[in-house]
Amino acid sequence: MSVPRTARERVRAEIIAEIKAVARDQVASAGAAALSLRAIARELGMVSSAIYRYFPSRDDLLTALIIDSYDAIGATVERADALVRRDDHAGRWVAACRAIRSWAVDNPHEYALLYGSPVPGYRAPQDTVPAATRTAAVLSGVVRDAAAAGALAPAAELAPLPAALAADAARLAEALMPGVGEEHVTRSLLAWTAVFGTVSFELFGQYNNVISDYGEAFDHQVRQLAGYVGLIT
Amino acid sequence: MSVPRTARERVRAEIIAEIKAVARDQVASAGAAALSLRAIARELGMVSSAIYRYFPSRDDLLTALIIDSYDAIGATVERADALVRRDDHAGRWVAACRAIRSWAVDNPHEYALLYGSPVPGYRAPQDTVPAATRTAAVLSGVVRDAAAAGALAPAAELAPLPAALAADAARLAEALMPGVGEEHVTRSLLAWTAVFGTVSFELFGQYNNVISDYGEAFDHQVRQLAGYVGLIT
DNA sequence: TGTACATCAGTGAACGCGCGTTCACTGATGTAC
DNA sequence: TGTACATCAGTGAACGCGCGTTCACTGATGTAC
Repeated sequence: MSVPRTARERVRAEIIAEIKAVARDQVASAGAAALSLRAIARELGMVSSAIYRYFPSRDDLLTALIIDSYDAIGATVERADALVRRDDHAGRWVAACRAIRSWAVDNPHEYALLYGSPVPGYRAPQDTVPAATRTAAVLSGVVRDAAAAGALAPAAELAPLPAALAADAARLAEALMPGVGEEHVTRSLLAWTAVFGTVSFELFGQYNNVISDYGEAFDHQVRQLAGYVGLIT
Repeated sequence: MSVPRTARERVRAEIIAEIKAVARDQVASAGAAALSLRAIARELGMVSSAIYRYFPSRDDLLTALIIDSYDAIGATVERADALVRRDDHAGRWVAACRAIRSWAVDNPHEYALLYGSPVPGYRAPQDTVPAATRTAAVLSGVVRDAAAAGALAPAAELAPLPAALAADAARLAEALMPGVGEEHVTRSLLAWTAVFGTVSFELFGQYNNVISDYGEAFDHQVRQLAGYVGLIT
C-alpha cells in the first residue's frame, strides 16, 4: 500500500517480488501443484527456510499469486476495452472477450490456477474476490453502458425468472450494472459463463478433434453471445 | 472384452476392479493429483510393487479411471434422456443437462478430472475419446431428433459462419447429428460448452457470492440454451 | 555524532513424511503330454 | 490320471528423489537516546 521508506523495507519488497516472479515461472511451466518453496529458494540462492521470512506458508504464497494473476488478466481486459470507441458496445464486448482468451492462451497454467479445478488442499480466502471481480466488471460495464445509452435490444422471448435468480440478478445489477434489468443481467451471467467455458474447453482439451481454428470459432461464438445479451452490432 | 475363462483370469479381473475402486475413492476424496499407487497398495494389503502386475504405471491407471468416469457420466446422461418422451425435445435437453450437473455435484473430483484443468504431467491418450463422446452424443442426439421431426426453430439472426468453423460443423453434423444444418450445429456447440461452463463455474467456485440457488439458476440457463439452439418448448 | 539495544534476514540442521519404479526372488496355479 | 514345466502373482528391499515446516542460532542493519 504505502511506498516503502527505509532501505530494509525497499529490499524486502524487492525480494517478495523476486519470490513471486520465480513462483509465477514455476506455475507457468509446471502448474500450481508443482509450486515448491524449496525449488524457489534454490533458484534464488537462499536456504528454503528463508522463504518463511516473507510468506508464512505455501498457501499464502499461492494466494498472492492468484491475486496477482487476477489483476493481470483484469488489467489486460480493461486495456482492451479502453481501446474501443465507447459507444461501440458490441465491439467492446468482443475486444474484452478476445483479451480474455489471449491472456489465457499466453498463460495457460495461470488461467488454470484461476478458472480451472481448485488446487488440491488449497482453500482460497476471500482476499482474492476484489481482484477476481475486475474482469467481470469490464464485461458488465459494457452491458451497463449499452443500457444507459438505450442501445440494449429487448430480449426476444421473456422466460420468467425464478425467484432466487431474480434476487441474485437484482443484487448483481446494483453492484456492477445499475440500470440494467434482471432479464439482461441474467443473460449477461450466462454469456460471461459461456465465454470462460469456451476458453476452458479449448485449453483443457475438450475441443480436441472438434474445433480446428480456435480463434476464429471463439470470435464467432462471442459475437453470438453479444447478440444474446442484446448488444447491437 | 471377452468373458474371463480360467480362475486366474477371473481373479485378475476382480483385483483390477478392486484397484480401480480404491483409486476412484482416492480421487473422490482428495483429487487426482493425490492418487498414489503406494496408498492403493496399502489399502489392499499388498506391497506397492504388486500393483505393477496390473497397471504398467500410474498414468495408465489414471487413464483407466478417466475412461470409467466418462462412461459413468455418459451412462447417467443416457438414462436421463431415455426417461423423457422422445418428441419432447426441450424436455430431453433439460433432463440431460440436469443429469450432467447432478453427476458433477455428486462426483466433483471425478468431474474435475474430466473437465477441469489437466492433471500436471499427465497426457491423456486418444483411448479416452470414445467414452468422452457419449455425453456429447446424447445432447446432439436431441438436436438431431428435433431436426428430423421438423421441430427445430430456424435461427433468428443468421450470422455467416467463418470457413473453418463451417467445416468443423459439417464434420460434426456427419458424425453426430446428420441432417442438422451448420448454423444449428454451431449453436449446439456453444450450448454444449455453456452447459459445462456453468457446471464448472459452480464447482470451481466462480459463482461464490454470485448465485444463491445453483440448481434453480442452472435450470433456467439450460432452458435458455435450449431456446438458443432452437428446441421448441 | 556515538553508542547500546532491538529488530530482522538468513543459515543449517533436523523432523517426519511422501512418492514411482526396478529387480531378483519365492511359491502357487495352470497346461501339455 | 499323474507328472514336468511354464506362467504368473506377489514379496521385500532398494534407488533416488521430493516436499513443508520448525528451531536455535549468527550477524548485519536500523533506531533511540
